[in-house]
Amino acid sequence: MNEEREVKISKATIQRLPAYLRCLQSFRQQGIRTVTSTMVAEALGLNSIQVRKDLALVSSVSGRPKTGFAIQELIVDVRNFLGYDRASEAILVGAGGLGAALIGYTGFADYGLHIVAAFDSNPSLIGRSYNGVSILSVEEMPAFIQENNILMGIITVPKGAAQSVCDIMTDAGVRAVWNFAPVHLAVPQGVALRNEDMAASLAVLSKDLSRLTQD
Amino acid sequence: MNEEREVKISKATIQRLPAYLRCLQSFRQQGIRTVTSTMVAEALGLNSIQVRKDLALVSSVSGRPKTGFAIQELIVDVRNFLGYDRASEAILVGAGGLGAALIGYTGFADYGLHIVAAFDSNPSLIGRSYNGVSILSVEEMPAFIQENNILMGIITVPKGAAQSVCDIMTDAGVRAVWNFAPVHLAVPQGVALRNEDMAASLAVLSKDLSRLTQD
DNA sequence: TAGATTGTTAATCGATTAACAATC
DNA sequence: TAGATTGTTAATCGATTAACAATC
Repeated sequence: MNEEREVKISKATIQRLPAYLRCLQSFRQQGIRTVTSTMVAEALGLNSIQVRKDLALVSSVSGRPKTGFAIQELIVDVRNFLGYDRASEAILVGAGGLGAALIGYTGFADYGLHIVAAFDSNPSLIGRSYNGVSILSVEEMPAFIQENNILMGIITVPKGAAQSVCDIMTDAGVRAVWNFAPVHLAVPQGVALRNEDMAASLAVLSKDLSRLTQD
Repeated sequence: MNEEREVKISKATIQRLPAYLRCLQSFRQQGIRTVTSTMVAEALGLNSIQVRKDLALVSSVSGRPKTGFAIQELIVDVRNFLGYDRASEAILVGAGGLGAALIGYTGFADYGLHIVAAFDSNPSLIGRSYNGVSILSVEEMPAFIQENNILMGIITVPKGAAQSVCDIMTDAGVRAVWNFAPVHLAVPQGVALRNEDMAASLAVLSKDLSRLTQD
């Protein structure tokens, strides 16, 4: 158990937590009140010891031997750890296909992520709005970031433009960059970066597939 | 070096290869003819020993001490390893925002991935076509998979529908499922699965951000 | 030649899995 | 009580990093 202490929790564990949360919420919806590591592990196809250790890191109370965790309490703890109730504002740059899809995705609100504005350089997109999010000119981006204290930027521009958009963002004060363009971005020290590399995902899936079909 | 031998290459290495390839291609475009592990490592912010080991696994020839690898040859080897020149056909289910964006993304062709048909249950989408890919009724999906020997399915439906779509796909013969819906899917033995879990990515980025801003 | 880079073997690091006493 | 599950400590596993002789 932890008491708001920032014990170091591995990246691997952090990545699993959203899946645990979805699992817990689905159990709760089924009317289940109490949950064990084994139940979660089985639902997700994971090792139960791993789940047990992960949950111990984020739960505010010890699980009870034999019965496990009070599901509602655990949900609160995981959500709290992930910061889903502390809204964070992000901007998105590149309102093309993928950008528009992300703006339109209502699920981000569940994760405490609010896209408050989008930017594009295409005049025919500027002025439109998707899902209540208006598309502004990229030229307005630095001022917007500064005025609204935006800490996170989502990049969905073509690869050629990604690094320069990234530079402008981070210069203006963005401290976390979520990059969907297929390029490796360089960010200054002190800025968090996450590359959503579809090609990397696909490579792993393809290799798994060829192992399955060729052996 | 390897000679079409299926030495076991770790998932971690496979995931890095697409980034190496992009890097190599960018060097080549700059007119560079020969490349060392150090150059790639620096460009991508990785450890050079790691890059050296990774490249050794996929290169068909040994690198030459002092000069490194012939860039063109290495590109061919990496592409070959990743199967980018062996076209693989996939179908996509769920032609909403994200689905439409993926259909419209022309970059997949670079990775040897061709989305040959899309399916949806929404009558107002059926019959349309994006980017030359026509949207058919989900009911036609099993027959399409069987008739065209489709091995890969991309799921971009709302989470409630994902598992049933997945079941139908795999029953019809799909052997690799690329899931973008925010649910954990269960697939039969012998089917490869890759969950594109945006919440997991965001969780890691958010935690990195909060470490940066709160310490 | 001298020195940078290679492939490979060894050491380190971190994450996963196993073992086990405590407990509800 | 008996037995399943907990938290925690130890063992294993795999991936990353270091070390080094070979070589262009």
